[in-house]
Amino acid sequence: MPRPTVKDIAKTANVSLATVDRVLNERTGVRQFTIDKVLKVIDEIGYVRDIDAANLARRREYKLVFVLAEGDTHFSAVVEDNINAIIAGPNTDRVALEVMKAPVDDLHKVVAILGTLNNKNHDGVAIMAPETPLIRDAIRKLKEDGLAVVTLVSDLPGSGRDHYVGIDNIAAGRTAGFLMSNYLGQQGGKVLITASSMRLRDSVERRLGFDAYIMEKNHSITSLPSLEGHNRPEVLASAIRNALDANPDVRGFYSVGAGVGALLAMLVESGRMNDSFVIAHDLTPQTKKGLHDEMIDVVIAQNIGHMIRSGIRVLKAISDGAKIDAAQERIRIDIILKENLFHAG
Amino acid sequence: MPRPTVKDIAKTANVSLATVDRVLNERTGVRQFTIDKVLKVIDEIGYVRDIDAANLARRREYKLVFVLAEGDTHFSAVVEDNINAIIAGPNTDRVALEVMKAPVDDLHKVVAILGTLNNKNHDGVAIMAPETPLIRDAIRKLKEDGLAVVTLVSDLPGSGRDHYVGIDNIAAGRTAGFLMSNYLGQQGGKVLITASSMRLRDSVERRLGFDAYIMEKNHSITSLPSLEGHNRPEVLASAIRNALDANPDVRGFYSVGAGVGALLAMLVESGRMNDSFVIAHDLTPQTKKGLHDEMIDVVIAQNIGHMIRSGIRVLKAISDGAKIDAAQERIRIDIILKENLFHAG
DNA sequence: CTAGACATGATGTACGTACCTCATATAAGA
DNA sequence: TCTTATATGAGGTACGTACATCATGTCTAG
Repeated sequence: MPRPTVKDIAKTANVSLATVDRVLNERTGVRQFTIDKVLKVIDEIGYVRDIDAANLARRREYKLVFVLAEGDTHFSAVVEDNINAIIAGPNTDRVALEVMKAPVDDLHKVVAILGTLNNKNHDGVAIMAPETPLIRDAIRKLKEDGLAVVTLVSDLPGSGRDHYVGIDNIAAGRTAGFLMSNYLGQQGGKVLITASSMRLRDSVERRLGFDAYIMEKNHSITSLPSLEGHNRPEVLASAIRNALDANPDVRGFYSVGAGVGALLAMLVESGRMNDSFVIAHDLTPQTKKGLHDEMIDVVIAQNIGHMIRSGIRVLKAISDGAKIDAAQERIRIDIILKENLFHAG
Repeated sequence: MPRPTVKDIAKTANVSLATVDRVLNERTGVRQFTIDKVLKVIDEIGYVRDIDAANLARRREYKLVFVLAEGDTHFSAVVEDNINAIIAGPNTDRVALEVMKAPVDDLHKVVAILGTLNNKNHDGVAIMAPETPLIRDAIRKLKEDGLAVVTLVSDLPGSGRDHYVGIDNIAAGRTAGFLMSNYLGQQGGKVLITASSMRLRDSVERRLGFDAYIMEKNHSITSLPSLEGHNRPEVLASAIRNALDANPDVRGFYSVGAGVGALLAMLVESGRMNDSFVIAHDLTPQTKKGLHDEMIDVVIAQNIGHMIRSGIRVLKAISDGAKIDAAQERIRIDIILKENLFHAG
């Protein structure tokens, strides 16, 4: 038997189509008694609104924005490319996508962008940005205005965002810890950890997870203090050089954020390409090359395309007031080796 | 500007709506000249059929079947559960799902089931079955009848199926090789490989990939001949016992298919739980427990839920004659550790 | 008793597409 | 010339929903 329609509701509840419509769309002019009666029938016959037909009738277009704070040029470029690929493709799902971006060093600009968004010009926003009070407040304002908001890659808890789209970075860090520990074994050694900035929540969480695993499982490993490059390769490079001079017994490298270029350069300079274990995050042209050249052993990544599409689905669902299937939207941690690089696309 | 509609085609091509409809739906009664003219306009203005509106008008329901050859009860139960969960949920995407199953030892029954399917009663079929000529022929017949057909988990190349939905099992095997090699290191050792049946293409490919990696990268590792259990735990258990007696220097275990229960039991019996490296495939209650109890070190898996949904999307797309986004539909190899088990759901 | 507020029904149009029927124009064949 | 087949146009109904308008009913306050 086909799925029930509004007509079935009307017939079963002994009301007119107009009344059903008023209840369904929360219009005024219906007694509470009647509302309850209709809702009860809806529940009983298992009616679910045909969202496609509804969107058709409503001439709906979901207007979504991706707001990116551009930091690590490599990674955010990949994100942007993925969004643009969707924009360029045939718009088959009633979504109008847009990208807005600002340099990560100029967070006021990010906030200014968020300030221009409201429920007149948009339905939902996906935000990739560092964790600061200013940004949290801007998000809260968007929510008050009724927009759907998700955070991307790096979460901003306490901002009131509806959903976080990205991997669990603590689990990702633990996974790195497992792999590192697995390789270094009982012999152990020191591990150098590099990042672009520890103000990015994802980097912080990865390091946290890594250290937690090492603390619990392998006491022969020591992780050194994080070296930050702040998007300036030469700064990071010299920091790495100094750290290696001071710690000749470094056997592992873990890049929790950007700065892979400087790291690889220093690996070559110090002649450690072969006997070190190197873990990096996120698939970019750089890390792909590193894997291919066997300078990076493992890349921990998230499938950007999946992530973007998940963000779009989630924003649409929130706009529709629909339930989100958490299991479906959970972004998985990808472990990329040279062995499965091809299939990671 | 909104997306173009059939009316825009008609206006631009100077033909009537009826003619556009005839061209779009490949009805008869239009001169080739006119067809070309309309198609050209469609291409120029970038018209794409609104599939939602079309499905609404057509009162379409995609009738899809999942045909499962039940072998390893644990794994195929998980698959079935995932399908049933979708069936139980609200049918919001015009899909009528069905599951049909037969024991994997009785392939004639599987073929018989496939024989009952045709373009009257179904739109598409997803098949999980071993690779035999009988099954290949049955699939070819389905294709001739115009059904959409995908293979699930284990591919059947040469059957004419439209698409394979599942991980690249050779890459999965190579990944297992990497992890095993990483752990055993230069010291090396022997690796015991278990399976339920080497007639399953996925198992064969995993072993192939594993051996290829070992051959290329780590000559201190020897992989022993595959032990098959054919779904009888006691058979596999005694085979493992014999192999361990003959090879006391086994340091690694790789279960390419089912039979995890017997393997774990023998690990306990032989007192090797702690100093062996154990890799298994697919998340089942059994392997989850193994991970949790730290008897299994790594599970290589595919997200069954994603796979089922991908299968559904692909079958719908094929029925619609639409393009499939290969990148989106590629099923990724999940590497599950105790560390990220929770998030693997 | 009546004006006015409120609740409900009846009905129509629209969204973009599918599918159907009938009318008309054109060209080829007898 | 008349028939007939083929090509095209014109127009309608339907899918499930949204949204608007107008009519009618009921109850309450003055």
